[in-house]
Amino acid sequence: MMSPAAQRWARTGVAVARVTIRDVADLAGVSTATVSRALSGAKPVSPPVLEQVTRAAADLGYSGNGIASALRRSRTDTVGMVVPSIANPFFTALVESVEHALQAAGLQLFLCSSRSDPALEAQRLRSLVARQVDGIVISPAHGTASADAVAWAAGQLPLVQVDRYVGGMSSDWVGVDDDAALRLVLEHLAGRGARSAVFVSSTMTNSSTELRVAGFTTHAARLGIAVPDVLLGDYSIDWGREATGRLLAAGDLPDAVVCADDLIALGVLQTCAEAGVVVPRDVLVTGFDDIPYSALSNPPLTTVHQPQDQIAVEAVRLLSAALEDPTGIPARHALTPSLVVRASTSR
Amino acid sequence: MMSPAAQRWARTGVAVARVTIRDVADLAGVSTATVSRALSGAKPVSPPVLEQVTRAAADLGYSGNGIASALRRSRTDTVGMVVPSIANPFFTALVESVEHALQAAGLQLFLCSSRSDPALEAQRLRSLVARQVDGIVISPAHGTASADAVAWAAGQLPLVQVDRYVGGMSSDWVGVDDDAALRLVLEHLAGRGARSAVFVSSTMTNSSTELRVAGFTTHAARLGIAVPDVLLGDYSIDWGREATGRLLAAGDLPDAVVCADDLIALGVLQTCAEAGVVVPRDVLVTGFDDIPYSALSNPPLTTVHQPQDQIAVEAVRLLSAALEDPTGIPARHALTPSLVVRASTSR
DNA sequence: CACAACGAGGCAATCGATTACATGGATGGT
DNA sequence: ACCATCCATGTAATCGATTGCCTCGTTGTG
Repeated sequence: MMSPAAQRWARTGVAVARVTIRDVADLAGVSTATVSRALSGAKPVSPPVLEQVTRAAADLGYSGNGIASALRRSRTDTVGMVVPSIANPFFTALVESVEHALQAAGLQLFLCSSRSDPALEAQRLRSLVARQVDGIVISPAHGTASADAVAWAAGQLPLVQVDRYVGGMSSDWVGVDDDAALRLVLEHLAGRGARSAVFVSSTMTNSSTELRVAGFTTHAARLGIAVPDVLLGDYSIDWGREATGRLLAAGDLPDAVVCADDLIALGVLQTCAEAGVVVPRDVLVTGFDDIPYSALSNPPLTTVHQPQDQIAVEAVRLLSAALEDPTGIPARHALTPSLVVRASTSR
Repeated sequence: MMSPAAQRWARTGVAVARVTIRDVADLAGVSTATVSRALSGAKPVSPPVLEQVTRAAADLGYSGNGIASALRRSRTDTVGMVVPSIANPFFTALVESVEHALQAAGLQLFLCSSRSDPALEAQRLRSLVARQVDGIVISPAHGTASADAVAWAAGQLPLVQVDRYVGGMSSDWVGVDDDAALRLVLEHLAGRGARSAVFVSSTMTNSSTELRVAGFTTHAARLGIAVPDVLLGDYSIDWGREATGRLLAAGDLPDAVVCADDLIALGVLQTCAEAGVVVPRDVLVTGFDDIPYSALSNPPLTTVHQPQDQIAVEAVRLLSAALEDPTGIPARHALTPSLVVRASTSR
């Protein structure tokens, strides 16, 4: 049901003049300073005045002007977040965790997608800085092409990178230990008897992608696993499909296909199924991220679990610290990943 | 690579005093008014002055103060969007489409999640209004509990509802024709020989949910399909699993399980697979939304495709219109859905 | 040549809230 | 009873950009 007040609004259509602190002050018979203090609680006001003001504000439906407030306080209580894609479940999960963590700190989240385009990303960053967000959480689109814009933004306000980071600058970063993750994957595959493996990843354009390729190569070498090929495309289901098509066309499959993220792996699984290649009998497949859908694929996917809640909490902690003391020393936190073994590599 | 300027920033650490229009004016030897006009292009300035100002702004790394600008112009060029969940791929797809459509109009998106909680949703709406966004796009959490807050917000600024709408108020709305969608589903199932079907949905708390249940019931009746049960929970994979568990425990399965969204359907499919129930041989299953993962499940899911791009474009069009002329008459656009037939109801 | 018309650019008010400082009344200590 | 505190409240400056209005110089026209 709707309250009478709401009904009035609904009928009125779009607003009359917006109600300001001045109006509340006049109605309550006090100064704007007192209204401000009464509503924000910054300084104590006498009970009767508080009552007056609260009532007046409620009567007028006063909701304040955050813009004016932000201008004066030079604080927006908002942090901006820039991710390469909001369609990728890993990032949406991360966004959700970050939003949750921010809420506890009384901060709002302003979300932007860079669509993996450094130019668009730079524009988003400029826009966030112009909007005076208090800080920025970013997962950069590109390891080098994003560097200028990220470094510039980091010079304007507190900034923490998550998951990936750009080269050539120092700022806070929180992510996962990619080398350790690939070690887990390859040791598991070796244990399942794999003697050869290809890696399907994205064109090497950012830190985590590079570290995953590097980790794959070194641990494969260490374990005596042959690496017939490394295929680079982008982080998408479609690329997983295409890469699999190429492998099938090329002739005999490796013992394992290691994917740099779950979307790619889901594409791989789908194309294998279509081609009559049985996973894990004919080939082992692994992913990375542990998105919710990786448990639902056919077969369910063995993957590296990213502790995004921890990443988010830690990122917000670092950001809050930087808000308090902007001169602190940048920290880099590589969290420990874990392996989730499912049917795509067992049975 | 990083430019020298960016490197300076990166080394400097967090900003010195922020550079204002005053600094630019002083360096360029003109007034702030001229700087404003030169940079915004609001009024023409002479070529030499323009040159001076542009150079000064660049030298200082001036990026403006969007807050101050917003206060003066009472326009933020930002629209807020509130969705029940950013983990649900349907909403993320919608968000992405809306962001895309807004970009064309030169607007930024401020995204909030209500976590399907009307109280949190009301808080988000207050916050958006306080932040003076130019307009709001919302998919309300609840059909009645959200009504007050949505109506209030609609009274403050242009607002368009998407996908779902709250009862008792008139505002712009864009969504899909739920009745037509359920007609498609049930006629398809009837064609596949189904004589009984249960509906697995969310507790009836918003327009589209209600319309889907209603559509299911009427079309089932019309087609002579028995309805042994309607199970209500929430829009999640887990609820799909639990509902299936109940159906299995209750004894014999209906010919078809119709789900109110794809997440539920994915949960249903998973539990069926675990229980050795073969889809579509033993039971037909359908979803709603056509999220990307519905094509990857085991078996791939027959579902109703929502034209979210169209929904987004239309929503932004309505919003822009309301921005121009806030007194316009609310419009409701029910777009036509289509059925995507996959293996969960065929072979 | 005189005056109108115009264009560039400066001055200062303005948006709405916050807050340093000032004021005045009440309280308390000696 | 007097003076020092203290507390609630008001006054007005302030945040940074935009913009109405005015000035001044230039060009065009009768």
